[in-house]
Amino acid sequence: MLKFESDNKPKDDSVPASVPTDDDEPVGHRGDKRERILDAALELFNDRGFHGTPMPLVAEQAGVAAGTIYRYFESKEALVNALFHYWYSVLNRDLFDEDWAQRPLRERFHLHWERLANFAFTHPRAYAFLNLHFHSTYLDDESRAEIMRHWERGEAFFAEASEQQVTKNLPPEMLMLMIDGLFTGMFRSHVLGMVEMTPELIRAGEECAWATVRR
Amino acid sequence: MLKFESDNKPKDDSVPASVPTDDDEPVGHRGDKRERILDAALELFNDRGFHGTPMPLVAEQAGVAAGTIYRYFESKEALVNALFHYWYSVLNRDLFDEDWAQRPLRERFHLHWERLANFAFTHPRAYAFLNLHFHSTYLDDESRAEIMRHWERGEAFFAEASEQQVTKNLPPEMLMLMIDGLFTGMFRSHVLGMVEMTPELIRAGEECAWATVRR
DNA sequence: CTGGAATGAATGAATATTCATTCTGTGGCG
DNA sequence: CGCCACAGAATGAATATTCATTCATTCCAG
Repeated sequence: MLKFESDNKPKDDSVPASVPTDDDEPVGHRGDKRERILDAALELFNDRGFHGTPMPLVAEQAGVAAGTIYRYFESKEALVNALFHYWYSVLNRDLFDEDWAQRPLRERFHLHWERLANFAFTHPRAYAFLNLHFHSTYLDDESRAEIMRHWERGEAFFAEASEQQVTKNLPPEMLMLMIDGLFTGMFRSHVLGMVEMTPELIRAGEECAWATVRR
Repeated sequence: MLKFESDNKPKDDSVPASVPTDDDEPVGHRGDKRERILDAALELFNDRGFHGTPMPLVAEQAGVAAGTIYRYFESKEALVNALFHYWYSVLNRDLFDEDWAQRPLRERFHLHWERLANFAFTHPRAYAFLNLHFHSTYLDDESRAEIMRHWERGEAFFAEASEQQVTKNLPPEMLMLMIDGLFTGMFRSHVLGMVEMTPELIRAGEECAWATVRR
């Protein structure tokens, strides 16, 4: 029986080696330093917040000299945004594809729940990071665009469901955010070590979520 | 028809004038400076985070000199904690009383939802603040104790409901956090300006929430 | 007058960022 | 094979800010 770990064993939220150095970064390097920096930042920003983590600490955790970070990222802000934008785009890619868009409503809901769970529980720190920082003032346009992409799909789904009277007669945005919060609650019960998450529980969570919105 | 404001008109999250200066603060003062400082901090910490807000800015927003803050609070940390502990204790007082504890389960759920909504929508910044900061490293024992008080009641409720087979057969902690997230989602839909919250919608939210957990 | 309250410039500790220097690996050449 | 430039990568001490906190001074109510 597959189950996810809830303790502090290494979680796989590391940036896959294949991440294209986003664009104009130094070209000739073959090392994994960029990834190690992103990784360290992910963990530290989660634990201590953006303004609460000094760059030298990120450097130390990444096993890199302070100055090195600036070979890969313009600034501290560029670093959070690279992190945010990268993980959010992964999430969006994971959640939505052409196939998904043309399934029936209930199946879309199911698929979305499953995929979201898959993302959140295999990249717990990344998911926590996105949740914690989506409201921050230092996000740039690219990051915000990624949030928009996500929300537009969610709203469209619930608008459609509302029209077809599949879901309760409530503002779609409210339904969307309630489901999002519901999921985050489930996620938290796992991350806080209160519940050992299993595929069965995730499935049960989906039943709860559907009961929340169905007419 | 009562409705809550979602725009930027002044919200009433100010600390009531009667707040007893928590304990050992300077005694003889009659001014409202302490409250103005707490107020300014509440808003700024919400918008820019704890480490993201300089004390001089808090002072400016409070209409007070920088040094004055230190007549009322030992340090910046003491300030967040005063804020956190104060509002959390108000929340706890609002939610739970002797009467509440001996109502039937479903009624307790209803009352809790209503009271929580009342707190959150009359003190939106305070509620957002508590949500945003409950996980922070700089909370002191007193603040954490307030969190515990809250969670113990929640867990007890869902444990009892689970025993009596009123709710789904799932870990009580998971149910509790899902409901909490659900509420937060509803709250957010209002705060983000997507939904104009009304007592009817709040009631509808409760139905959703109950559908989530009932067997 | 006087003592507590308030002020805000000054202090010192952090912290983001820079940059002169060192390292490393690659390829040409004797 | 060994040696030698050389370029890009990495370093980390130094710099320039920013910021929490202090405290000598001023204000003001009684």
